[in-house]
Order: sequence, then structure tokens, then C-alpha cells
Amino acid sequence: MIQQTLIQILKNAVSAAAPELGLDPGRVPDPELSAPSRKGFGDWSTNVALVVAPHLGRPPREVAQAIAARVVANARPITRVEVAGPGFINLFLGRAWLHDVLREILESGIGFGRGEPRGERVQVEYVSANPTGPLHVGTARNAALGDSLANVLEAAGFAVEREYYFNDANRQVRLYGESVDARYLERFGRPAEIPEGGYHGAQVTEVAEQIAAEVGDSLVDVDSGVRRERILALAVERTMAGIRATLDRFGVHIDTWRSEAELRRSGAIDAAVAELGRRGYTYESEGAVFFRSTEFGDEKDRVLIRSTGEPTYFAADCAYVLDKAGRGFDHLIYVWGADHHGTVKRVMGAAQALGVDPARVEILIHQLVTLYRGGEPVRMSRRAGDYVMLDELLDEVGPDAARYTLVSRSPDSALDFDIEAVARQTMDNPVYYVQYAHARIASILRVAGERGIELVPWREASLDSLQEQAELDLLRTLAELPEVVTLAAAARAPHRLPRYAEAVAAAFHRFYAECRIITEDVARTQARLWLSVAAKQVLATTLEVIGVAAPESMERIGDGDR
RNA sequence: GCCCCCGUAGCUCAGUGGAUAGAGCACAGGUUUCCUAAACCUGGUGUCGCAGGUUCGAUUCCUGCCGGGGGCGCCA
Repeated sequence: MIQQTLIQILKNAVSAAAPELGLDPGRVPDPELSAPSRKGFGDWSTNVALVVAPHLGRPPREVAQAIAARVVANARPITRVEVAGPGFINLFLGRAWLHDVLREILESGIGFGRGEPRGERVQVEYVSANPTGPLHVGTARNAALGDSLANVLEAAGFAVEREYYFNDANRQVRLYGESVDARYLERFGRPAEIPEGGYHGAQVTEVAEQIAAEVGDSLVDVDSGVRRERILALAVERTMAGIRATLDRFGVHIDTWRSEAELRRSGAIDAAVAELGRRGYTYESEGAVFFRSTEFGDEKDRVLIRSTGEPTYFAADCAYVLDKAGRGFDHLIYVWGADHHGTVKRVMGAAQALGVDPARVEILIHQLVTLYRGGEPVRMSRRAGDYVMLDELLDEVGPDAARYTLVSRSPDSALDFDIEAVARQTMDNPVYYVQYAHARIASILRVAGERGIELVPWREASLDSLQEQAELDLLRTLAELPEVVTLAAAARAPHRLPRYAEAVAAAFHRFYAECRIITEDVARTQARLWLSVAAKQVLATTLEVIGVAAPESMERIGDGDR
């Protein structure tokens, strides 16, 4: 890749200039390359002189001059070097490097932009909604962010495992089970009541109906304790199946499912609590067992075992972090909504207390989503079971628009999601702009085929004939995919991909408007078709990471969607 | 009260300590005998919330304040 070549050249130049500058040759930093913010600043630039100058006590421009002088001497792809501004070194390249980028893209195929396997394993844990009802929109951002993060890490060369953890053995889910139980009994004309604090939503009735359809009235007359256990198990199973189906629609495919019940059954929870005790991080008070989370910056110590003997969710969290750590991942990434930020300190503390290297554990917090419809906030009441389900959202706006919108914003920003605006198939929706570019290319390639134009192998095509500004700009944009992926992965910032996708789409549309692709000029047609193929592939890769479809064709507005 | 996030163009938002801070939308005008006009081109606006500090250099890092959102239970 050109970047590596340039960095090496710069590094050599800095080393060569080191004696003159009084720079310790052992302390030559790796120069960083950046794409200049404006034209006229060359094809690539570096601030290495600005970084080094303070240590030398010399004016940055002088340092830059010294380095730049060495660059000219030994560089082949570079046609011109310039020192500019406070001390930037701008590199001007011959256009050939862009044609080489095109060759690289075509050579690498779908591998372009994807980093070499780096032998590091990452677990990303997300969604993790408890089986007390179907997924609602509150979870949607978590699912979209977590999944795209997993995708981008994978693209950057990490070995990624997607995990979903759920609490199916605690008080809340038991209440849910009892609510379903009540509906089940009612279904067969038995008197029953939803317990206090239970669930009243229509979904509860639905699950009860499903269970009734499956087992009939066979459970009505069995012992209530046994019945509740059976109903609870069936309800969890049913609910999780529903969640899985919704995630599937949303393009989220989980590799591993971990549950609190498993942790309990295996004794992992007791073991974790005992381990904390052995390490001196617990104490008893008023019949409950507490974890000394204040030693890790938490506001107060947290209960592990209630005075009733029941472990808390937090106790399960402790077992779970040990469980994760024991599976050999280099990075454990939790994706949580801002409503959980209060638990960060205690979980990080527990990890540390249990001997898990805190550097391996990352908790990525995203801000919450406020739902609007036509500018009006959509009020949701949890108690009445009155919230918008993810399935309904997908029915209304479609999975692609939903995912694209949710991934587009930085996790740190609260997100206003207006159902009407997102459902609208207009330019309010960059997702269609990007998908259209992909579909447009597919269409062009189809037309070329229909007209009997066969693509010659790209090695035989005169790619160097691409010299129009729009062609060069598009190539330049395509060349950025690898660093976009690398940076997005490193910063855990998948929202950079939609931005990039828009830039690629824009560059292609401009190229399309300015350069007719299929013409009488056979050689030029071949070159432009190959450029289009490369653009299509970069778009497809980017869209895949975002988690939306790359359509081969799109119908006109008003002719229905996708 | 304590904790977290945000405050950048009329709106929605980008912006790994660097050069003259960027996109889209909205608004106005223009472009199609031709590969998808869901497109393209041309128009312009910023006390980067305020005040200090660190730095050769701050929208970016630190502190305080103001404004908005969210979280703080032997609930999840």
C-alpha cells in the first residue's frame, strides 16, 4: 500500500536528517500520514516535523526543511515536496499511484479494506435484553451499534465473537413467568391475576396463547409450583425465539448465548462470590453479602447476596466477567446503554478484584434514543406494556433505514429518531443515497453486458487512461477505505462508516455525471467499467459493515420500497 | 446532591492537538435527444455555549460556570 511506502520514505528521511538536527536516531518517531484537508496541500502530508521540533528546540519549519530535503533525494513515487504552514511536509505524487490503488482494489477483491488477521480475539457482547418480552426500540440502538462494531472489528482483522447474555433466573423474569401463567390460566377459564409489578402487555397474552397452543390445557391442573416452573421455562423459550427472529430481521446474528441460569447451575455465581470473599473484597451486613466496590471508585458498596439468600444481578455479573475472561479473549467489549452507566464502576471493580486485567475489559456506553413521530415524541409506558416494538419499527421504516440511522450517530450523542422522517424515502435518508449509488453501478454493468461489452481482464485494461478530475477524485476516495476501517475499529466508532459511504457515493455520482462510462472508445470504456466495479465493491464492503443491504437495483420512489 | 453524555451553519450532525472548521437537509437558480434525475452543478452563513489554564498551536486536553438530556434501590 502506498501509505506504507511513504511512511518508510519519511522515516528514512527523518533518520538521514537526524544528525543535522541533533535528533537521537533511536528516538525517531513513526511519521503519521494524513490526507490533507484541502487541495493544494498535496496528496499526503505529515506533521512529523511539528511533532519532533519541540524536543529539539528548533523552529518547526526549519526541521521540516531539513527532512523535506532528504525526501526528494530518495523518493520515486513522489514528484514534489513542499514545506507549508507551521511546518507540514506536503507530498505530491504522480497520478500513477491512484491507478495502482485501483489495481490493488481489483486484485484484493472483497478483501480490500479488510485488515490482515492480527491474531487477536475480541468478544463483543450486545443486545443482551432479558426475556421479559419482545425487543423494543430501546434495544435497537444497542443492537445496531454492537453489531456494526463487531463487523468493523472483524474487517480490521480481529477474530470476533458476538455474544448475547440474558438474565433468565432472577426476580424480574419470574414475575414475567407468573404473568404469562396467569394469562394461561385465564385462557382456560380459571381465575387468575397478574402479580403485583407483573407484566400487562399484549405480548404476555400472546406468549400464553402460544404455550396454550403447544401444550393445550395439560398444565392447568398440575401443582402450581410445578406449573409455574414449566410455564416460566416455556415462556423464556418462546420469548427468546421471538427475540432471535427479530434480530435476524435486523441483520444481527449472535454466535453465543449465555444465560444467568447456566451460571447458577454450574455454580459459577457462588464460586465468584466465594472468590471475592477469599480475596478480601466482601463483608456481611444485615444478613446480606456486600462487595467493596467503593475501593474501586464506586459510590457505595454493592450487594452480592440479598438477606434472603438470593444472589443479585450483580453477583451474576461477577460470575459472568470471570466466565468471559476464562474463554481467552484479548478484549472483552460490553455494549451498554447510558441507563447502565451507573454499574460500570462496580463491574470494572469486580473484574479487577477477581484478577481480570482491567485493560482487557471495555465498556462502551451509548446514549439513548428518543422516539418521535412527525416531530411529536412517542410516549412509552413500560408498566402498561405500551412501547414500540422493534418489529413494528422494522415494519414501518425497514431494517436498512433503521440500522443506518442508528449507526450513523456517535454513541456519545443522544439520538432523536423520528419514525416518519426515517421512513421517508428521500434525501433525509442518506441510506438511499448510498444504496442508490450501488444500484446504479449494478445497472450500468448490466447495461454493458446487454450491449455485448465484455470486461477484459483488468491487467489488460488501460487503467492509466483514467485522468479526469472526477475519476481521480473517486480513486482517491476509494483508497481511503483501509484507514477508515482501521481507525473506526481502533476508536470503537462504527459511525464513521456511514460518513465514508456517503463520500464514496458522492464521488461516484460526480464521476457518473461527468464521465460517460459506456462509449465508442473501447479502451476508455473498459477502464471506466473497472473503476465502477471497484467503487461498487468498496460500497458493498462498507454497507456490509454498517449492516445494510447493497441492492443490485432500486425502484423509483413511489413504486414501493426495497 | 453525586455520576455520565451533549452544546459546532437556520435544522440534523461529522470533525485521531495542527494549515482557511466540514457534510447532508432546508432555501434560490441551473443541468437530461445519451449508461437509473433517489443524480449532478452554482450560490453562504459560524463569538465551535461562556471564562480561565496547559501548549509553538485548542473545536479537540484540564478546571469552573451556564444550558439540555440521561442515570443514581437488597429494581432491571
